[in-house]
Amino acid sequence: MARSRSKHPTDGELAILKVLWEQGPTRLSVLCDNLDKERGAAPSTVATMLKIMKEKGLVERVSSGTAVVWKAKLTQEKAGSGMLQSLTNQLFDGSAQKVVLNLLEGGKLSRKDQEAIRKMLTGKRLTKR
Amino acid sequence: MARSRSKHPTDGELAILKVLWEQGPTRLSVLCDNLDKERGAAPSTVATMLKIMKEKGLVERVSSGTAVVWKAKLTQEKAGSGMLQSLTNQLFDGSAQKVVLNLLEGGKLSRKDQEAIRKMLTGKRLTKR
DNA sequence: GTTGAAATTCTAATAAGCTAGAATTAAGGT
DNA sequence: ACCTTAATTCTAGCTTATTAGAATTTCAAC
Repeated sequence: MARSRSKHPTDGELAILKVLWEQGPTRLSVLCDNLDKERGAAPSTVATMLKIMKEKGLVERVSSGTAVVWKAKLTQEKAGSGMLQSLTNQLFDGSAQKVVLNLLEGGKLSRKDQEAIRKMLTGKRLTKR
Repeated sequence: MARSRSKHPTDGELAILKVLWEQGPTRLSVLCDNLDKERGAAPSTVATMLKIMKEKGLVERVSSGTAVVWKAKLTQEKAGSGMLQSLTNQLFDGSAQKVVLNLLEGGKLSRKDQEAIRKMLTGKRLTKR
């Protein structure tokens, strides 16, 4: 038994999805041009990845009138929450609170962030309950 | 060019690290026994992984008096913050605030969590500034 | 000193992920 | 019809990640 396909998008797949999220439905050539400079991949490389991603249901091939464009099926939100959930379970005992604590202690939350979060929490309470 | 080694622990490596974090320095046999039932791996499998993980600096082989034990070198905290940071950059535009928002909107933060976070934020403010 | 269990190394197979050249197809312009 | 350009398929290589049987080593126990 070897390993099976990852449940989440891989780094390469994320690079492609990121462009599609930013640019919306995109032709292959544009997609290639907009990939990270680091990860400047050949068109055939990107095409191969798209084929696999289509199999996985991550993207869609759409005939937009004359041209063909590629479209993200997985939304950024879903990808984010899925991977965040996974990470929470794997490294934070499933506790989202621990995640926040880690961010706070790691200095990742600026004072402004903290203020905004406090507001979000407070707002939620007032309206929801 | 093919891909290079992941900067972060893989799933399999995390499974091993998890046991080491919970149990502390552990002999191979104990490690094998304590791996997820799902991921019940043969001793030679685990040994091979440990060898690679040692190369990566994730674990350490320590002669504890008579027996040999394996020890995590990467702490759970560091692994957590590293992967969280990475995820934040990749999917939340580097904004930790967006991460918290995602958790909140996804209903991952219970009322108790929210209360605790509010306290943390408030406490921080009072002491720190 | 032989035995036996645990640990480790050796070896090797398999799939995923990444990469892309070459060949082929599709579409539009001249 | 012919040519150019973009898109796609075919094919193939290479590394990582995962898996583990077999052989070997180590070491305590008897």
